[in-house]
Amino acid sequence: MTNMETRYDASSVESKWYARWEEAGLFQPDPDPSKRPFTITIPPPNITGSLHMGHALCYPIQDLFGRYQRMQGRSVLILPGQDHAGIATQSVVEKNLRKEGTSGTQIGRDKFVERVWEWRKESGDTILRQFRRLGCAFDWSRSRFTLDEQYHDAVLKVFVDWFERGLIFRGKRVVNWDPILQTSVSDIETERKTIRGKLYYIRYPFADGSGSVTIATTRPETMLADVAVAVHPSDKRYEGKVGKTLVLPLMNREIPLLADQYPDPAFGSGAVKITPAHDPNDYQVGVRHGLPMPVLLDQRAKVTEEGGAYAGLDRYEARKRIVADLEEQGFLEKVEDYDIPILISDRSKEAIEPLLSEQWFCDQATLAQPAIEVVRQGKIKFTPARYEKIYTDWMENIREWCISRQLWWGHRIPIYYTEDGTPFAALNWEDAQRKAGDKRIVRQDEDVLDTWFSSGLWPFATLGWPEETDDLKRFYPTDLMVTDRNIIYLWVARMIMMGLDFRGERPFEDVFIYATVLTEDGRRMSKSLGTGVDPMEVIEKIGADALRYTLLSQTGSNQDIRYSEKKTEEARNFCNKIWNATRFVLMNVEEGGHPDLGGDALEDVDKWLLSRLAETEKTVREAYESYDLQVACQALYKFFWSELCDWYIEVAKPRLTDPNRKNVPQWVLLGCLDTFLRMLHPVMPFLTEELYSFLPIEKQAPFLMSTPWPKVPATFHEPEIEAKIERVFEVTRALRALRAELGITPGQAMPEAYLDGDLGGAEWIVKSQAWVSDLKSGVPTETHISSTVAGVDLHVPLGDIDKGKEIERIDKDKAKKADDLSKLEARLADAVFVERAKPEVVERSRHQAEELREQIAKLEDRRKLFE
RNA sequence: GGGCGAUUAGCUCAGUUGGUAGAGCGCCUCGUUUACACCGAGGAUGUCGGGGGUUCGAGUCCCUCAUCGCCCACCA
Repeated sequence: MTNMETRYDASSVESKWYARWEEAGLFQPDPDPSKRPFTITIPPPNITGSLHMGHALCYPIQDLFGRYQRMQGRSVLILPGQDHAGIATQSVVEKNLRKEGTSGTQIGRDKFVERVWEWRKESGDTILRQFRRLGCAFDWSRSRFTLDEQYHDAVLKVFVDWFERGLIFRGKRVVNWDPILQTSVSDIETERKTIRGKLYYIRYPFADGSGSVTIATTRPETMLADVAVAVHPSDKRYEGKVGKTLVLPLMNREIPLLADQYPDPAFGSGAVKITPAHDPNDYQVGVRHGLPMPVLLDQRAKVTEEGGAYAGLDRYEARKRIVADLEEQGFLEKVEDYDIPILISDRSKEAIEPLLSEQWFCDQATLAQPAIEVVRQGKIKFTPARYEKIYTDWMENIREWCISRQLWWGHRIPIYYTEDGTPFAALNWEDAQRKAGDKRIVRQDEDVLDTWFSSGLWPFATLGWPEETDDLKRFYPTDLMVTDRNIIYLWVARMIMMGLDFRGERPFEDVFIYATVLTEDGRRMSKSLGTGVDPMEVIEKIGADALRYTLLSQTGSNQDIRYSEKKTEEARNFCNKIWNATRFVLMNVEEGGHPDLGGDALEDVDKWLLSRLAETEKTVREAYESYDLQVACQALYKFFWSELCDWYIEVAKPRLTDPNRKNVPQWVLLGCLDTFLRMLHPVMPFLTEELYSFLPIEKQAPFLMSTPWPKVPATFHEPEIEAKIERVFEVTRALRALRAELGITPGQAMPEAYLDGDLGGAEWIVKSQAWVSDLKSGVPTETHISSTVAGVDLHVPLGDIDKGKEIERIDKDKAKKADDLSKLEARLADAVFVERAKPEVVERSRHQAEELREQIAKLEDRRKLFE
């Protein structure tokens, strides 16, 4: 295998393995019934385009856990799929149609839906291809789409069931209306923003001519639909005036001045205009007082007939005209600058128009109770744990969920109406007719369901529900849900409520919330801002493994991670290092040979590496189990680069050329490499699989992917030997430093050096690693420079040396040590410390102080040599 | 207005149960002894955001302030 390139070329390696794994059927769960299943249903990506950097983190995380659990002997199912994403998809297709000079309304509902299905085909394929590039071992044979026929059955069943239990009902409410997409959206699909605006003070005169009341509003245009003015009953300013009639300016309509708890006397004039159809608070006032509720704005936020002379104008245009007219007619008292809080629709980024309309709602309060309990009892655990509180806080204050959307793309609401408008929820028209009895069903509701209504069924609808399939029995409840914090309410909460309600069991055991991927300077990655980085381009450059490592190695409990090209280079370098170290090992093992330990004994340095391997395995395994990928990656990196490459391989080199000594290091290297590749496999599936296939080891499995997690014998753990070898390395480093000081270049051997102390027979390591031709013991008689480390003195006889510089070095060293010593002595002199600190801490401090005193004394002696 | 998170070396971040601060990158000096220059050896760099408290001892626990970020919230 010595014909390996000196550089790792990810693209040639990565392209071949995915297909091989798939052909070998490794993406399907092991049918062996004795194997405990491990299930993830992936968050189905929207079919709106291609994957972004967040996806390049989210899905590899799931792939990682799947690969890890497979190695742990579980029967792993990672079920992929896609979400029809009602609003998002419909707006993308709308946009495409507009480019063609047509629109949804022009081509009609059926044609439009046909177009969306076409779009789904191409966009869906793109995403599936990208998952493969990322190395995700998902079971494509079980892939689901939220509009599949069977999935639709699940949606119908849930809807009808909830309707009949009274959990779904129709209601007239002021909802968040998106005037661009022309549909209602739920509260959590909006975001709050403050914009610079104006506060208008308008005078409403009394009908009897006895003065006026001034109201303040940020939305003067809605006054056209005012039905009252309200003041707080305790407000002295309006004592005796409540109940009188006002004349609405511009409209010359008479409206009452009434008292209600809602107005805050401290704000403005204390009087509030009431527009029930366009403000949730005003609506409540309207209900309390039985007021009429004229709708002033239509679905595109244009003024309706209710607006009289202003009918047909856009809401902002109407505002301008009305303000001008009010001013002209003397009703406008003043205008102030004001920061207005407004709602923005997540999808269209347009200002939401609160609009009174009839919608379908779901009462989540009763469903929420068991969903709160299951988390409180720890049956569903959030990682990081703080999200549990975020979840329960929201659940405890849960509100009605508006589930109807005025769209065409989605699950059409299975409500059928009779001639007199009575609604029946049914699986289909016939079923509805049966339920309606004598009355004739004449139409189905035009609206579709909120996308999250169907997404909420994901963990069990994907497994075949409502049929009691084998998959459902075997794989539900699932084990892990990996998602980002933005959809805890939208999605995670719904899955828990729906899973509990329809399956009587939690949908998953663990929820892992991963970090948001930001740009290098901490900004949100966004296509429209041009700050996004395309993961596929990064893969082209450095490979999927390196991209995975870049993101996964930053995944711990942190909320945000910053993506930067620098970090991808680090990951790429790591891949290259692994490639080359493996190449080195293979060059040192005979072709086709399986190194056999025979009767050869391990040196301490061999035991040291095996002990480090044991420690690393434990760390990595525990980190994978606790979702701390940062720790796992760090441990793998450190073991491989610092310990295996920087030390062990270098130390092993002389033995590898010695036919009588090479067996041991060969055996150790191959064994460690095998174990290391397995541990790293969940992070870097391609590179590890490729290198594993080169290893000349016995009983080699056809795929690394299907090998078990490595068992490192407990006897490998040898702390004393670790300490001993690390001391040897420390001495080596000190001698190298002396080399550098003497100006001996790394390419030259150091002629001689003295080591005064005991390294337990490991002196040969110092000799070879500091490259000393002659390493003697004891102290030289001629002038020398020295260094004390780890209880050992090192001396190097001098050639020519700058004495002043050496004195300087000694003084600097001494000053540092004296400083440390004085701190320690101060502490030890403190009776309270000696009395109260733990005995081992006191003992250690004494020991350290003693060592420092010795070292300082030695430095003083050495200084004399140069005076 | 409430809640959460962050603030540690020039940059990006680690720091387990409190015991005198670490990594990678970058920087400086050397450099090819069996892999790797996407490399190796050596080196420099920190009043751990400010202030107070608990403690023999605080980056680590408590209080407070500041800055940044995120989430939640019906003030016209």
